[in-house]
Amino acid sequence: MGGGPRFEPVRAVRAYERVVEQVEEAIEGGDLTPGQHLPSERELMVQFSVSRSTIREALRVLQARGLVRSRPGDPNGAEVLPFSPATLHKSMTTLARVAELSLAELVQFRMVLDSAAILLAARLRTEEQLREICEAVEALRAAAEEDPRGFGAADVAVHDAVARASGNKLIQICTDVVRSIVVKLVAERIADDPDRRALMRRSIRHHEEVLAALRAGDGPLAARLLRKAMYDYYADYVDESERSALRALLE
Amino acid sequence: MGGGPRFEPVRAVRAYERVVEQVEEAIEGGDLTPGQHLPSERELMVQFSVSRSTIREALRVLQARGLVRSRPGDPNGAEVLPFSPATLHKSMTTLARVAELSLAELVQFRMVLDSAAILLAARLRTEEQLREICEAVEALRAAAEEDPRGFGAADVAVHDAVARASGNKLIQICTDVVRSIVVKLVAERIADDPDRRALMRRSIRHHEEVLAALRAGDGPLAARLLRKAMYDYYADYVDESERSALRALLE
DNA sequence: GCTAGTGTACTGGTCTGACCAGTAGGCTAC
DNA sequence: GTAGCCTACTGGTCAGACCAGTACACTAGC
Repeated sequence: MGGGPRFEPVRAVRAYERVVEQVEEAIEGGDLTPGQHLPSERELMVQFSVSRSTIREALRVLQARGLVRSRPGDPNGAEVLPFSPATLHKSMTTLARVAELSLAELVQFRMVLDSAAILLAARLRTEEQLREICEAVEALRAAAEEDPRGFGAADVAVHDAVARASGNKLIQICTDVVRSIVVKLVAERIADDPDRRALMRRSIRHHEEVLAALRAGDGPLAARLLRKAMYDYYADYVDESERSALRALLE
Repeated sequence: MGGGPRFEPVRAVRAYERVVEQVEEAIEGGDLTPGQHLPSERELMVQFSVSRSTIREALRVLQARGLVRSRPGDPNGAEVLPFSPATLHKSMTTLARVAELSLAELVQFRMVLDSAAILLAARLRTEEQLREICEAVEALRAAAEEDPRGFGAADVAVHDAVARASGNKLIQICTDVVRSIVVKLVAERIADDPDRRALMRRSIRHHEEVLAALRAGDGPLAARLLRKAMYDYYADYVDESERSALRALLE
């Protein structure tokens, strides 16, 4: 590539960013593990030789990234947090709002990820995990009859058990995040549905069919049934013009 | 729900959080659109009746969430940014590090999402999009012969064109984010591979096969070929014990 | 002895006021 | 008309102060 040194544009790096970087490295490098505490702000300002404002701005950034949490009065400093998908959830939620993701896109994403999860679960699940899934479906059936308000939560539990059984943490987290967004979007509309009971019955039948395929080890069938079930469940809430994009996954 | 009002736990809400909330709502509600500027910090401290420290902490949080950017000396205040997947990328990267995602999980995720993208693209693509994909593959072939260092970038361009043609922004963004993480993880190992040239040739053959299936409108075939191609490309870098999880997607 | 209450020395959250380097844009001198 | 300066801002940083709250050692009462 053409001679001469290629200079990179330098951006002024602010003091609080350097603080963020150092703490971030310490956490990702394992020098600071979840549960441990940072020094107090006044101690940090000595260690970094910056003012407390700078320290505090750095802490706000770290907190926004979900790495630490500070609590007033804590004699120790800010606590290092274990990873949680909360910030991933947050950024994906604003993505959904700001980038104007349609319900159809979100549901389509769920159809892809959840069906992949069950395909994997069908092949890789342990006996223990299968048992958990069966119990979750059982609880779903019970919820439909006894406490319809708990139906949504029970449904989430089933899908989460399947996602866990897929053996892929990333799939598990992403299905969780997107699911909660979708659920939130359609929650009120479903609650108002006059045929809510019929919907629940059909949903349970679908879950049982998928479970049967899962037990039989037929991953592709389970995945196909799940996509179909999800389509049936959400199609009514999706704009007519976008429904074809969902049907493209039904083969 | 047994009688009596159900009180929700109140968490002390800090001043800067209220500022963040209000600005966030204004942005998500469309009152503030990308390109517009917030009032200056000193003006904001009057409007919110808080001190500048509080305003600044709020701005740091908003900045960490990728919603605004402030530039020293700007006579206007902080600029409202258009959405970018940067923060999603950031949180997923720390997820990969802190939650200890293995390369296998990341590749598996790519196999799922990219194959879903091409399945959708096969059915929903426009002629224009098909042309873009063909051109990207053509550029890939050229890169392999003329400028091997550009091969990686050309490969990215192909996958991105396919993701765009899927018609699902969420798929597009997620494939992009995860791809860049995977690429970074294996970059040096691939660069050191003595058989790099052979790898590129095989990769091009795979791309062409997938493209042929895409042109023929055979989405499932294209998806299957893509998963196989991706498996072949990455299998060597994945721990032996985890390879079976990847093979579970090859049916 | 042990417990219940008090004190105290911290913590984080917020405020005030100040300084600096830098930008933008009007103004002036040419 | 233009090139240069000047001023009035901006954000970044610092210093020092106060408050409400927590944790923990200490003390008074049993």
